[in-house]
Amino acid sequence: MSQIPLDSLDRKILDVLQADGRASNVDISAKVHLSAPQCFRRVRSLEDRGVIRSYRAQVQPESLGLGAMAYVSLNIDGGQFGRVREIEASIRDFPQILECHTVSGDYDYLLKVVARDLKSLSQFLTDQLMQVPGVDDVRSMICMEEVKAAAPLPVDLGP
Amino acid sequence: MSQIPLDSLDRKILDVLQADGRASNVDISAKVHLSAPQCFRRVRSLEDRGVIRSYRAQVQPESLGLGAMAYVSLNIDGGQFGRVREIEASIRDFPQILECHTVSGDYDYLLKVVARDLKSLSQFLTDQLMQVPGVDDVRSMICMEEVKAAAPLPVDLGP
DNA sequence: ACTGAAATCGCGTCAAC
DNA sequence: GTTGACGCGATTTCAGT
Repeated sequence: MSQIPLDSLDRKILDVLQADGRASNVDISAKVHLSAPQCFRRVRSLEDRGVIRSYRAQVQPESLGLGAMAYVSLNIDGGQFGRVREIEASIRDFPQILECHTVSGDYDYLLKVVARDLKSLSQFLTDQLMQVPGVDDVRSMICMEEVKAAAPLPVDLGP
Repeated sequence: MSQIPLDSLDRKILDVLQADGRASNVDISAKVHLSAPQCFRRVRSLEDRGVIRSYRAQVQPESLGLGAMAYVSLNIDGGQFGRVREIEASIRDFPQILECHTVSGDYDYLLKVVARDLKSLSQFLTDQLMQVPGVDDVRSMICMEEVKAAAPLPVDLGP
């Protein structure tokens, strides 16, 4: 985790690599107006410092037969707070659950879930997620239209 | 968009490229037990068919000074349904908004938002998002702990 | 026709200036 | 910080099945 703040060249590099994670080093160096070895050193430094966590192919869910997506909120049964870490481990183990955060507000957790279709989504929630001891009050918000999808992080949000 | 269903080799390739978007062709071919040209042809076909949407570097938000994240729900003011597409365009234009779906349930839209800190998140919601004509009932769920982060899509969820 | 082998060409990468 | 060199990998062509 870098304490070193990122300068504008680092940010440009991140911008390029968020737009195209397979951009070649010469591509990046051209776009940020840097020599190739310079650029290479910066990219590696960004990787080493953990600024770049990983590179990932973005796969279209439908092509994998994943036609349903939902945000699911859940609470922990008040009597089961001692089991919180176990519940979280269960959540991590379900491949259908893509993301999970604890959140402020009315719910304890918010999850992003995919499934083949609405039926199998419902089955997953009922037969698997709700069966985890301590899980309570499962509510789902089915995703209908994708208005904005997985935008890259803004590299220079004004102060 | 392919009607052609993906076979198990395609799925393995997607698995590898979701885990490492910069995996070299020879790496992939070794892992899926395919000759390099074969593997290459399949990867390109997956790209051409839109199965692989893009490649992306995953950047740690904190290193960009983005210390706050929230899921934000909002409704459209009943009198302003005619402006829905304009509102959606506004949503797409905010770089702080990373994702947006229309959802079933109590809310019309669910957004994923990042900001420098809680203060600037609150400012963004109040001074920008709530100012969009037609936007109503903005509620935020601040992300606290990240229990599971951006898992790759499961390539073979049982039927 | 489809697969794998070989050949080329460009890029990533390092070392020296 | 830049230039140059080396070696590997991506990509195409071709021959064999």
